[in-house]
Amino acid sequence: MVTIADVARHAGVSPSTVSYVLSGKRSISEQTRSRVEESIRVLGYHPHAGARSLASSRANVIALVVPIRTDMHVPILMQFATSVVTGAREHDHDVLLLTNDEGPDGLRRITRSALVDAVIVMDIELNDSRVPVLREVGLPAVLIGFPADPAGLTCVDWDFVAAAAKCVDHLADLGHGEIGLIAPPVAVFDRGTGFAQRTTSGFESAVARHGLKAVVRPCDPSHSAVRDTVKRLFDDHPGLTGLVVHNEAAVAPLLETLRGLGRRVPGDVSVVAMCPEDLAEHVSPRLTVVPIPAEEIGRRAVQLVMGKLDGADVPAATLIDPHLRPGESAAAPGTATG
Amino acid sequence: MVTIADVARHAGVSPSTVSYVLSGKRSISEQTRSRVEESIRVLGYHPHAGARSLASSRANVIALVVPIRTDMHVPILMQFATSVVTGAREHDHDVLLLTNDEGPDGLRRITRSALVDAVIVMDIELNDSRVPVLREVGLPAVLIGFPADPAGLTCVDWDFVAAAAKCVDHLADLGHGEIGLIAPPVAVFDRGTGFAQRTTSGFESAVARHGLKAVVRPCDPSHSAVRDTVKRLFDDHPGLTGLVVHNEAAVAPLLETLRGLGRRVPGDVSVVAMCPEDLAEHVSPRLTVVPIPAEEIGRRAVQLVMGKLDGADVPAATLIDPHLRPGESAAAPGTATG
DNA sequence: CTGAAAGCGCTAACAT
DNA sequence: ATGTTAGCGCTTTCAG
Repeated sequence: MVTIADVARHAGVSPSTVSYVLSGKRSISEQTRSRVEESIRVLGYHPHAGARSLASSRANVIALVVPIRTDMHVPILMQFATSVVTGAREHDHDVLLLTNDEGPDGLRRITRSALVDAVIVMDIELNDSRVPVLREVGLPAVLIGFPADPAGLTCVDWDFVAAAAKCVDHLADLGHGEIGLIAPPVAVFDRGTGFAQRTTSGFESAVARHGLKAVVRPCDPSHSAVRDTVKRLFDDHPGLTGLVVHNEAAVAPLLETLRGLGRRVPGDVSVVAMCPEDLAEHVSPRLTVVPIPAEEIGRRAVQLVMGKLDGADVPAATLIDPHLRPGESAAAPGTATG
Repeated sequence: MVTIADVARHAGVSPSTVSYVLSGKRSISEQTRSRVEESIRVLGYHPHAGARSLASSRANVIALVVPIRTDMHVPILMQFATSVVTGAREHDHDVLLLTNDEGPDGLRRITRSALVDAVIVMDIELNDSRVPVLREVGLPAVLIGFPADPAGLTCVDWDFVAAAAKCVDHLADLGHGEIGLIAPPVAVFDRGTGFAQRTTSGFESAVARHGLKAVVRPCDPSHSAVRDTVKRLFDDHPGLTGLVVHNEAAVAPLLETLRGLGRRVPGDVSVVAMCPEDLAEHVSPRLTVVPIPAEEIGRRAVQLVMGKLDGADVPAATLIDPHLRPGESAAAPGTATG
């Protein structure tokens, strides 16, 4: 293995000089710097991560804790994970992947062993067992989602309330008078992740503001569940002309079911989805969508975590603004379809 | 931070004894062992990962290199990743997540800095630029997929040839005489990952063995591309009664298209899919499927990597056997549908 | 069966 | 602007 001493010898300087060239923590003459850099290049030197971590108490690694549930939309999760890795690399950090099945103890182990400098924890529940551990270990942490009591923590999330409101606003502006929300499965509500509730409340207050008639229906991810939900929805509410969908798995089956029922989109019923942008593009008609910006959330989480590591003050709560991207699935009620 | 010296003091032994209790590398009296273990518990001691890595040249971390392409089926990737994490934890290792966008240099950096002890590299292409690096650094590595020249490397993959053959066998056994293969997008073939080719060749040789008429059609993942492909397929081959699908994104649109064309499944056309099991279950009718065992591949990869780390001889090539799981989408041609 | 002590490679005072 | 050196916390000889 090539060590810092090898580089120092090769460049004719002391080890500390090499270290300082690498860290930039003190000024080095242009002469020396370039000589050292050349030696590093020639020898293919990379600092030993363990030694560096031991000496500096900085591992330059952050942990990413991901859920392994099946009721999460996996592509979102993956998009998020890759954006965290990419972001971390830009700050010269690596990412340790942790799944949830080790539970709170995993967090304890990781932090106590100084394997990582900070953690990003996804899929926070209202009453999350990891939150106490996070407070206890005092490690810089960024949570994706909000626990019931976020005091002293740094949280990021999409603004689900505003996102749902954007959907309702759009339908109301188009002139719809009675709309429905296809919500996540009841299991998601029960789990207490909060976001399903926030979407619902955003939906409901927007609906009230516009004076619309409205109905909310959670929906399981299977094709048949979607079909049943939609059929019953129209049986119960024949006047329904607009649908907001916040349920990735339901998007495609929903469109198919509407087609099967002979309801044109957007001629007979308008659809606005809260889902990843690519999902909205791969169906026909192309959906009007308020895209879930997984990548942006990941980037922001990394920014915040790096800020904390640098000792900067970071906002306790970051809500990412939703924006609506028009597609071809929402129009004024009664519009003829081509 | 709690150090090994703290534990030693608390238990009234020397640091090395604590170390040996932890590693099991020499025999310890039951007395001492339990006293030390108690101290570890009481103090909440976790060895400093960096120090351990420095002293032992073992980081107890493996790297997982994942692709970030969009043409891969993400849930498979995620299933694989989580099974690697779970498996690694069972061997007391953690997993560092690397994306491909750092390229071969990322591998070099990771290994030279002793951040990880071994790597698992996914989505190997026939002519993969990472393979030379792997040979160069001499780090224990396990590849998912086979490069053109796998000499000296350890590779694992699903047996795509056998999987395709299983599908054909099933259709042939049911009495079908003319079948088609909906293959991955051409881009996947062009990329040279090999698996698309292997499926095709498995399909074709099985077809020849059974003396069937057959046609192969790559297919882009969009809904409309699937529709066009299927329509043209039946226009060109009116006698077609069986379809093998090796294209996750095409599964749902395919079934919908068939429904739209008025072809019952399996009454008019039988469908056998090579895809993750849960995808096959969430459509109707429930698909007859040769499931892609992402989780098993992940487990095997970890086993192999751990074997290599232990200095064991491991097989250079591991092909995981496919098995067919009957569903409701394949039957004898002409069967009435309920 | 257990201790003492020499590093592992690096960083960060402390010197100059 | 650069060099010297004392650890960081652990593993692993070498001793007993």
